Amino acid sequence: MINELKSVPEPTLRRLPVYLHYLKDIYKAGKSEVSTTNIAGELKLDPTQVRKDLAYTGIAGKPKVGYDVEVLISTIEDFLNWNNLTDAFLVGVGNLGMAILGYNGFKKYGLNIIAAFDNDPAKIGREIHNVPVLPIEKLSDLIKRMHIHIGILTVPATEAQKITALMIQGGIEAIWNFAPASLKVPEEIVVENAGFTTSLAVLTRKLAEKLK
Amino acid sequence: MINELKSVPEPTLRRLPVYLHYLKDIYKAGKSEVSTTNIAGELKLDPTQVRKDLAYTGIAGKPKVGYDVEVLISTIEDFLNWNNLTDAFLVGVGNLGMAILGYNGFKKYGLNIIAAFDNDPAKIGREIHNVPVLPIEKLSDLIKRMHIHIGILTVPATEAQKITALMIQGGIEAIWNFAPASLKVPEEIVVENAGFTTSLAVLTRKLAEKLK
DNA sequence: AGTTAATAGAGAAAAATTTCTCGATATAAT
DNA sequence: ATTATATCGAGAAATTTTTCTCTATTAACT
Ligand SMILES: NC(=O)c1ccc[n+]([C@@H]2O[C@H](COP(=O)([O-])OP(=O)(O)OC[C@H]3O[C@@H](n4cnc5c(N)ncnc54)[C@H](O)[C@@H]3O)[C@@H](O)[C@H]2O)c1
Ligand SMILES: NC(=O)c1ccc[n+]([C@@H]2O[C@H](COP(=O)([O-])OP(=O)(O)OC[C@H]3O[C@@H](n4cnc5c(N)ncnc54)[C@H](O)[C@@H]3O)[C@@H](O)[C@H]2O)c1
Repeated sequence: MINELKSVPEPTLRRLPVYLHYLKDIYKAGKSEVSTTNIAGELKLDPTQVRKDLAYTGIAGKPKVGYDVEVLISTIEDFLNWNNLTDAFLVGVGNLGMAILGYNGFKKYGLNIIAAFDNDPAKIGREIHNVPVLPIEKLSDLIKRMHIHIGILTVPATEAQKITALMIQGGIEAIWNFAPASLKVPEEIVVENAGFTTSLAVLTRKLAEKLK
Repeated sequence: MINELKSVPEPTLRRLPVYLHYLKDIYKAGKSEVSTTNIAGELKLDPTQVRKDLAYTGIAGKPKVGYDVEVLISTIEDFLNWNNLTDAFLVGVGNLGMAILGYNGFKKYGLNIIAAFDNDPAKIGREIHNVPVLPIEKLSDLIKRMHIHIGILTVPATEAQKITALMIQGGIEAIWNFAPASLKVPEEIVVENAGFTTSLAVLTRKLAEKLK
């Protein structure tokens, strides 16, 4: 049990990146210390909740001052494993896949997309923002040979399960799924649905409630 | 109280679109009735939870059989207001903005993007997938004149607050924010963070826990 | 040095959410 | 008709998450 990571409530996990963005902002603005009263006030949360959330990362604060912003940032990043680059493959170089490849920001979140895959001959062989597009047939084998842990899924929903199977066949550990589909995977595979539609549901329902 | 919409737990709201995708799949496959035992089994949830979630939409099921798939689909869609098209503006025609404009799917979710805005002269005046790109200076005024309720934010995080202010000035009701930034808005404005990073945090942490 | 103010952190309480239990009911089989 | 079975729906119980309360600690002020 000594080396086992405490399991964290998902709501906490959802809030940590929010704190991180705020912390980086104030760090850039020159603040070196911050209290939970402070964070909570800005983000409209309860200070105790922020303290409980931060406690999961193991950081210690000082009464009367709060936390060292720089230390807090790197503690959260460590906690999320965003300080270690993890190699990832992306499958489906369409509208969304290209946008993700074109986004430089993921390295800041520990994600290093080293290859993309597609079944469209017009796309195979090209490079999108320095990432080579390879034929889908090579996916399983390359996951295995390169020990890739994370697969990003940006194919149409109808193809999602098929590609998932290929990823699992290659030994993938985690799938970041952007397709509006519920993937069937064995127990031990981590799946996170990026869920545009989930987010949109919250928006549209709240708007409907608001407009009575 | 008679016309007031019940406020729904957010976890429920998050699961409803998941049910919807599954329901559409089995409907296409020819199934006309489905039980919560069934749904829960496929999606690895608790049947009671599925029943409680569905109860929020007001639908009634039949003992021994379950629910009528077609009715259930449209009941959930009504509940989320996805059967009524709502006009929306998008701001920030970059990698992600273009991908969203290129995605035909949002109409299925009640979202009708009728114009996009940018401050890059190279983009202004163009049409991306039949959506005109207009100068950012016109944003506030057009929101007001066209009574736009939903704004989609896909500008860099550094610009997010500025554009938010413009939207609010125009009288926007809800903002779907894709930038990694916490927007400051008045109480009554609905903000939903699409949160790539939030989703990624859940993924990377679970993976870290798994790999010990 | 003593006093005051702000805040961390721990534990208790409250609220929200999930899971369990059970009776009622519709369907199918005998 | 009777019986067996699957499932809904309501309420209770358990669990998880959030909020409250209090004490100890640190820093600034007098
Ligand atoms: N574009 C968006 O803004 C957006 C928003 C929400 C959700 N999504 C979801 O993301 C996914 C991709 O959307 P998109 O707009 O990029 O679609 P797209 O059609 O532009 O891209 C899909 C890509 O996948 C490739 N592909 C298809 N079948 C394949 C297979 N069997 N093997 C390998 N490659 C295959 C296609 O060649 C294409 O390049 C879809 O599931 C969509 O629902 C997209
Ligand atoms: N591309 C992705 O996959 C991705 C993933 C996660 C998050 N995001 C976030 O989405 C946002 C957009 O990302 P992107 O990759 O599309 O960036 P991008 O730089 O490609 O696009 C930004 C667009 O916004 C426009 N813009 C900038 N300032 C503006 C202003 N003041 N008024 C009007 N328009 C303005 C730019 O001209 C550009 O067209 C960013 O906040 C990014 O962090 C993107």
